[in-house]
Amino acid sequence: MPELPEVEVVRRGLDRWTTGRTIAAAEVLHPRSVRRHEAGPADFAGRLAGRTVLSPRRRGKYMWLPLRADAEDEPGEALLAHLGMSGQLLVGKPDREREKHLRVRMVFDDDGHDLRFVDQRTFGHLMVADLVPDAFAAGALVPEPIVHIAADPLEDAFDADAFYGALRRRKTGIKRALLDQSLISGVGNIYADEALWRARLHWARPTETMTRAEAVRVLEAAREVMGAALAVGGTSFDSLYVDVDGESGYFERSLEAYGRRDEPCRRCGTPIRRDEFMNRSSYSCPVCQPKPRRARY
DNA sequence: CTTCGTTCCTGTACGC
DNA sequence: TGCGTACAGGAACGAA
Repeated sequence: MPELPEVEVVRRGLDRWTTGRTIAAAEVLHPRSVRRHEAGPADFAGRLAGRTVLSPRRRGKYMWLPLRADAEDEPGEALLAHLGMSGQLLVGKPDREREKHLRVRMVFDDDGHDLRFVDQRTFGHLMVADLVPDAFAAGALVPEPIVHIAADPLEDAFDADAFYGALRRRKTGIKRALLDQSLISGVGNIYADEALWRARLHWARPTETMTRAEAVRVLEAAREVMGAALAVGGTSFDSLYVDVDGESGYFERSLEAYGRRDEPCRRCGTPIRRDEFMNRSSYSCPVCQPKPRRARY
């Protein structure tokens, strides 16, 4: 499942393969993949044809390819992408076989490698969006549909004090807060569990009573674990998350909590527990991460 | 306003 | 072998 490190791996791959190239045509094979492009698939394709893509940007789990403006005074646009659960952006020879779940295909005017959006579960999406001023980084631009997405902890624009203040005002549990992309972006179920294990915090720890030291601990843990994952190409549980050339990442072997039900905690040996949480799974160590007396879900 | 449950989707694993 | 069911879960949306 692509979270911040996996999306960053893909962003870097795109930077290498598509930056500066001009899209000749885009073909939408499944309308659901462009459902957030409200003007429809034909408009989506029309807005991309003839446009040159610039160096890709990322915030949290979203990435976007700015499109070179036709004229100086035109509002900027970008091709915005979210991989959802199973989305892949793949680069390869245009004449290779079509993937079973190929949803959108873009070819370039140099007849070189094409760009394909492949997505089994169709939770991901692509759209062309206007760029607007960023609420977090002065002078920067972000696609309008993601102005509500907070800076991620690997950005300079991330404000740890503001994050701590928001935690204290919230009446919820720390994991729910970590997964709330309007508070901190880029963290999904896997890295939330890993960060909480490293910070020795239970997922239901109420945020309104958290100390600054605890907040700093979980933030540092999130940065460390996502940085380490990025360094080895991300986490690939199955073939659903891959780089732009189809390669898997190697971080799965380094996971300490996620997916390790009944396996010994690598700090204390206690079997890792699995709890139901938000209709999904939460993994933690019963000893290192004791459940708080007043838990919040 | 905040908080939280529901919903979308398809392939895999597993019990009977 | 085949069928039904649980599970994987990001984030928009709507209800309370």
